[in-house]
Order: sequence, then C-alpha cells, then structure tokens
Amino acid sequence: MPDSAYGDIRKLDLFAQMADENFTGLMRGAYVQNFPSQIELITEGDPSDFLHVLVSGAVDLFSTWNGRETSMATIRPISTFILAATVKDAPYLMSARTLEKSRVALIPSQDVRAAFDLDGNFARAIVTELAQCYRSVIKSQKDLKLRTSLERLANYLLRQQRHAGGGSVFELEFEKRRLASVLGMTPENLSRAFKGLQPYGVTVAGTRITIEDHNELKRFAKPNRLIDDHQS
Amino acid sequence: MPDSAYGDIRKLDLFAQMADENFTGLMRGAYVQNFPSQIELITEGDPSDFLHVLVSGAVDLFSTWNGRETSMATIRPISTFILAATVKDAPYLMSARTLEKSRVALIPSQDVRAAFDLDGNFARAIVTELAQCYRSVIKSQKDLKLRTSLERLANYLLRQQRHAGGGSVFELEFEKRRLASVLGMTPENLSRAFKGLQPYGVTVAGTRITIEDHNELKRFAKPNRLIDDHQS
DNA sequence: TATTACGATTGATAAAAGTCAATCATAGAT
DNA sequence: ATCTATGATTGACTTTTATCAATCGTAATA
Repeated sequence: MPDSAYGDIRKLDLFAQMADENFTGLMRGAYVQNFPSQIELITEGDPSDFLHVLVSGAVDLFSTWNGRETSMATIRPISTFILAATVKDAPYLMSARTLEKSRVALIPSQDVRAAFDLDGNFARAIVTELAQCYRSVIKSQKDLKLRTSLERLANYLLRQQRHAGGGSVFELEFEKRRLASVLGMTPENLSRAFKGLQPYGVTVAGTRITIEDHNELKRFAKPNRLIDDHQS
Repeated sequence: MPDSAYGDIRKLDLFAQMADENFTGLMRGAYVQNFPSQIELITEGDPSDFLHVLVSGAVDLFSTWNGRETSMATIRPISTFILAATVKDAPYLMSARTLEKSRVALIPSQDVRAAFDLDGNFARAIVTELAQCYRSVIKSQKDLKLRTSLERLANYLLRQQRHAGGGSVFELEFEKRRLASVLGMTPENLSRAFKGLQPYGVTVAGTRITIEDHNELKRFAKPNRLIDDHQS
C-alpha cells in the first residue's frame, strides 16, 4: 500500500488509537485500488470479504428489490463503509458503486475481526463508529416516516446549505435523480417539489440553489436536531 | 438488584463475556423497576442517563415530529435498548413507552461507558449488538423505500408466521394501530391492506390471521433474506 | 344486562406520489 | 459549430395513501 493512503487511513478515528503493530498487521493484507466511475464495488448479498475505506472519490450505497432500486447513502472520503457486515461476518445488505473516479482501500474482513479481538482500542473505535452509523439511519428513518417528500426536501436543503457554509446560494452535492432516490421519491416528483418550495423563497438553476429567506423556509421545514443534526 | 434479574441480565450476549468484577461493578449502580402499562420511560431529546434492559413485559420505541408520531420498533425481553445513545453520550433519538406491565433494569450510562473502556470483551459484545441493530434498521429502511404498504404487510405476515412456528393460523403480536404505525401506514389503510391480501388467501379475524396457501402469498410478497431475515 | 369507551372498519373524498410520454436543456463527442 | 446522449422537466393521468366522519364490534365497567 502506498504511504500516502496509509497515513490518511491511519488518521481515521477508527484506526487512530490502534496499537502500531496491530495497525501495521491490518494494513499488511490490505491493498489500494483505483476505480473509474460507475463501477459496482460491492453487490448486496455477497459475503463481506473486505472492509472498504474510501480514500478519494465518492461512493453510492444502494439496494434493490423486485426490479426497484433505492439509494441509501453517499460515502465521501475519508471513511469506511460496510463495517457492520464485516464485524458480523454477514452478507452485505447494500450494494456500492463509484459515483466518480475513486480510490478505495480494501482490508480483508477476517483481518479486521482478528484485530478487533486483539486490540481493545480498535474495538472501542468500532463501537463509536457503529453507534454513529446506527443513529444516522434512525434519523433517516424518522425523516422518511414522519415527513412528506416536500418536507424532506426542505430540510435537506437547509442541511445542505449549512454544510456548504450557510450562504444563500449553494450547490447540490449530487445529481437530482440520485437526490430524489435518497429522499425517497421519483425524479419527477423532485422537480415538482422544488416548484412547491418556490413560495418559500427557493429557486433552482441546474444544481445551483438559492434560498432567499432562510427563516421563511425554516418555518415551513421545521428542522429538528433529532432528525437533521448530522453530528451528535 | 434482585438476584433473579441479575442472573437473567448476566446471561445476555452483551454481558456474558464480561469479567466478573466489571459486571458486578456495573450492576452496583443499577436498579430494577416495575412499570405499569403505557408509561413513558424515555423521552427523545433527553440526555441518555441510563442503559435500559427490559427484563419482562414489552416496550415500544417511537418518535414524533410536528404533531405526528411513528412507531420505530418493539422491544421484547430480554434485551437492552438505547445502547447507541449511551455509548455516544448523546441524546435519545427515540422515546420509549411500556406496552404492558414491564420490569426494566436501569444501568447508569456513565458506568456503561466506564466498563466499556475497561473491559475489551464488553466492548466487543457491544460491537456485535450495535452491528445487529444497525443491520435491522437498514433492513427496515429497505422495506420502507422499496415496497408498497401492501407488500410490507404481506412480508410482515410471512415473517410473523415463521416467528409463530410456521402454522397457517397465528396471532398478531400487537394491536393493529401499532402494527400500522410500524409498517408506515395509517390504521385505515392497514384494514384495507388486509382486504387487499384476501385474493392471496389471507383472512383476518381480530388478531387471528389465517394464511391459506403460504406459497401463494409468498409469490406476491417476494420475501428476501436481505430484508426479511431477522437473524443475520 | 345495559352502558360505555375504544379500537377497527367502512365509505367518501382529498392529497400525495408514481407512471408514462413528450419535450427541453445541456454537456460531451464528433 | 453541430450532433447526440442523457438527465431534467412538464403535462396528463393513475395509483397509492391519507383524512374525515360515521358506524361497528367488543371488552371492560357499572
């Protein structure tokens, strides 16, 4: 594995507190690979042979059933994905595909499980990471079950605005069809939902969003830290 | 804490591999309490002061937003709940209420975090538990995003049938209004959904369900282990 | 036994969301 | 600069789901 990726990975919360020898041991069996855009890295149902670490690029986690497909989450560097399947030695529940040219480190799952039995700090870091993941999905579940698609979009825009620095003009982080899928609606409905937010001062030009009056949108969206706060 | 509950809790996967002294230390600050039905044990947003262990009875985890409420999961003995909030020392994302007379052990969260720093086996058990919880929510998320309410009900009935032993006649495990909420629909729609499954051999009398032809229903429901298998 | 309260069901209607087909806009490719 | 492929948008329509109001059924209570 190249030194650059090695250092970046070492800095991840997940690995930062590991004993040197355990981290080195873990990395010994790992390798880094470059993938073009739109490559399926993981297929749901497959055994979880590797823990994946996205070093650069972007990855979409999605699932399918009965000919339908839905986007579950987007992974941005530097972070791991499919950790739960790895530690449980169970099949992947989601598929993963690159959204752009990406660099991924692959760590054999059995090495991860071995390190986790060996290194208490690593085990503790995994706990924190998994608890974080769990809480994220719960928030997303609440978003889906408690809000209409218009409300979900409104809150997404507020989150994204904050994430982009808080200015009244910002860019969507991914293409609309995938945003629609993430938000649990069709692309057609997303288009209509954007129109539905015009009365609250939202205007759209391609991927550029303008929120005229933040407070006006907020009054409609009613953001809630127990759903929308992507920290805690 | 009474010996009976102590022993039952000790047997939980979460605590089974802990060093004796750590478990004893953890239980020193814990206490068991009896609650009548319909008591709110936890309110979302509150700091996570205690890890809860349901010793007997049943507990509903639910969330609210903007005057709406949805049931997220049902806890049956013996298991813990709100583990993620405890280990992250973050506010509860869900509220909890007893569905019947229940016995709950309360373990101070700071003791849990201390034990988790001290005891590698405990940390590892928490990992397994959290990974399990995470995967459950992901499955539920897929169920919600990929299926119509009729399909969700059909698959729920197949799961419940299996859970009840596989016979063609079985009982629903909770009242219909709560089942509706768990499945992400209104009680009115649940009624209609049951009717919609009649052509596939499903009949309902109160809480008693009859599935005439398991395979017929299965052909419609298309159950999938990556969504419906509540083990792995 | 009659009463009452509450959940379940039904019907009518409205709102939300999905589908299908056509068109538009735009970024790359030629 | 033009062509082309793909995603976005729009309109018409259907399906799904929610809402509201009324009624039914049943189990607990008086």
